[in-house]
Amino acid sequence: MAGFGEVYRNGFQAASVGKILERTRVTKGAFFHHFPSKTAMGYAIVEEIVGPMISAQWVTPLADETDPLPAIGAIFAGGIRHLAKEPVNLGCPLNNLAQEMSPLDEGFRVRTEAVFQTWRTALDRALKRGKKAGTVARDVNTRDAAHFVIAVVEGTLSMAKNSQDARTLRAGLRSLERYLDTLAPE
Amino acid sequence: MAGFGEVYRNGFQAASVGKILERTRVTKGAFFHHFPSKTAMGYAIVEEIVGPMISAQWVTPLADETDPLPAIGAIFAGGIRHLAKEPVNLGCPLNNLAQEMSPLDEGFRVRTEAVFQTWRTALDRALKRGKKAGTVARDVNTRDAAHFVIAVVEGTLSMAKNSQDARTLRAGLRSLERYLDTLAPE
Amino acid sequence: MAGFGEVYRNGFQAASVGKILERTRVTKGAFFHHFPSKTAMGYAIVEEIVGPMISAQWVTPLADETDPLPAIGAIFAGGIRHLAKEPVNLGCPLNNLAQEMSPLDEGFRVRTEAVFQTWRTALDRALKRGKKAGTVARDVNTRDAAHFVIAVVEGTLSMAKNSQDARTLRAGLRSLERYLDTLAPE
Amino acid sequence: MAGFGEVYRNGFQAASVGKILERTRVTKGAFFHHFPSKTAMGYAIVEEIVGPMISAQWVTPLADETDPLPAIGAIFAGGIRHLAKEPVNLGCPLNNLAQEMSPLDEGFRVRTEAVFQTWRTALDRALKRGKKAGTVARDVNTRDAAHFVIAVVEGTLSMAKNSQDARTLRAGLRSLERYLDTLAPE
DNA sequence: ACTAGCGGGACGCCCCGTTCCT
DNA sequence: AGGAACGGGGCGTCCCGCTAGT
Repeated sequence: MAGFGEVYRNGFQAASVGKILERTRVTKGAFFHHFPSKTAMGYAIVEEIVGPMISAQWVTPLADETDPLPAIGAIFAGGIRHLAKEPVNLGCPLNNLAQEMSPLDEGFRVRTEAVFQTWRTALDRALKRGKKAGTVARDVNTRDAAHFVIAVVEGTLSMAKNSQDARTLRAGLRSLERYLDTLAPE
Repeated sequence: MAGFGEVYRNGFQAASVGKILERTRVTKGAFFHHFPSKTAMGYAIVEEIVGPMISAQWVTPLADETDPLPAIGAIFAGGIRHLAKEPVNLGCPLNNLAQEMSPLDEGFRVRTEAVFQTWRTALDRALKRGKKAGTVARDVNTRDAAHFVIAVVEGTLSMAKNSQDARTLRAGLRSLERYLDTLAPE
Repeated sequence: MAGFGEVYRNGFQAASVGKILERTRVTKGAFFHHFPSKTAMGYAIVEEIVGPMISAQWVTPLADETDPLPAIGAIFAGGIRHLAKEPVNLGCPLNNLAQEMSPLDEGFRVRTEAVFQTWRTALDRALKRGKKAGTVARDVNTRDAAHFVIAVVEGTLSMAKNSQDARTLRAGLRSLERYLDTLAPE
Repeated sequence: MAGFGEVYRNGFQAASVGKILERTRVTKGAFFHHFPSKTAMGYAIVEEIVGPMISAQWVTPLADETDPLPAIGAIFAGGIRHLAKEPVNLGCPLNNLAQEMSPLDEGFRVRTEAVFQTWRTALDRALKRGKKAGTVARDVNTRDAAHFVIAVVEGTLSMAKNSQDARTLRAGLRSLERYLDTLAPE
């Protein structure tokens, strides 16, 4: 669905169905045959595009990881490199939608929260695996740490979206790595 | 300006001038006499309401602080208690506006960025003061740490806005405190 | 398009889309589906209504005329009779639009000028034909005369619109005929 | 009154009181203290600015003229030279106001008509004087001729305003002179 | 089953001429 | 005389239904 681009650029509410249609050469009849409403399209974007994005970037790579600390840093570093290539930094599509729509529409909140949930679970499990493998310190609260990693990632992306300065991203990466070090054994 | 409430609840674009008018019993004439446009009202909200909020919460309390690590934790804890009282958690007004508007309107980006800047500066100076006073470790990069604290705060508030679960806030506080501990000497 | 009436009566700028809608029982959705803007409707009025009006009155009747001088007088006389029937004299729709809009919008100027151009050309050709047929004097500058006839017609209609006195029209007709006589041979 | 310029450029209805105020550094209080309404200012423009303009250009110079035919041509030629200096040709202020407002507001119609009346009278008297002095043919209907001269002048200015081409003005002048010749004795 | 695109009308922001209070 | 307040109206956009046709 190319409507994703319009929503990513303008936000969900500001993205007009008309604009999406003319960019995609789909007609109104076809659009509203497929989606009962604009909101339904938004839900589909969360479930079929944004959710899979997060899975591909964070869930799959960590699925069997036994040394999660460096892996997490590497994933974030990779995401930063990706973002830095774009002419403007539009932030995280998941968080953008979540921040805009979750107070206004419970359907959005539930669906974005489900994506965050799978993300958190993937981190939690990887950190637990790390504990077993001895790559993560025993006293780490893996649930809190999973929360924290996501908060740091989203917080950093938010700050960088606003500053439009790639140094913000690199400073965030350095600090995340420093934090991850404190989770290592010894 | 009570229009702040409408913007805080719905986002800037979704906040209709008409709704603001009927909630505040201000007439259209009066409104557009004061502000040349809705956008100008948005700028005023950033400069005259949101900016001072951040100053009151983060800049003033840290202005002469020589032991910043516990102070930062206490401010965040205070903010969390404040938020937890509300029936719904609408997140940080500054970050809400910044995330929604900064890619769409450079005027918003510049103004929100200026607020973040004063916030960052306040943290940086407090941490430097801590170094001198021996309450912060010598090897801390205070600039990175200031960035990080703000990213953690905003990331945590974002997550909590989406989960609508007070435990998210408390988990974030615990992790922030754990992180701040790593900045202490020894 | 019945919006023509509203524009003819009030001028283009003063003609409100809302009024046109309620007089024609067309809805806004339908209107703006057809025309991207009020201005586009104005262009359509010039091209599809006013232009054909001038063609029907001046271009077609003169198309094969070999004795143009009495024909021109007769056309003007016919137009005057037509105008005199109306309760108020609103002048020439073409000139009204041209005078109001041409300094404000180049699109209007170009389109009205094109209509004047076809009008002028029709007169010029008819006068040239008259020269060949011996019904128009050899030394007449047909281009200037075509200009002049239109200027007289529009000037007379303007004066009559302002005086709201049918005698103004008849005086104009008499003078035009006297002028046309001076273009005859001998 | 500098509001004249705004009205001349944009038409009366499109000329906003606000714009006039900011161009003239007059305040709203002062404006509405002086004029009960925008319409009253329009009337004042006709009576105090446009009327005197016509008087200065057409009435005074013809007041004692005994050879009016060349004088009329010279006045029009002078007016054309004046107009040709301007970057854009905005037509005749009197006719602009008359055409726009006379169907909408009887007060405008009456006032502009009064100006046309004094203009017509000045021409009529000059032509009568010419008859007595032998500079104008005996059989000329001076009333019709006065009407006609004004119609030609306004028609020509209208055409030139729309074509934005100085040649339109010169062609009009040539034709007017040719017409005036036909009013001479012999 | 799907497409096409006109139609619908509520609402968007803003600008207008004017009044009113100081 | 100053200028804040007034509120109706300006045009245009929005998301979506609907009827017809493929």
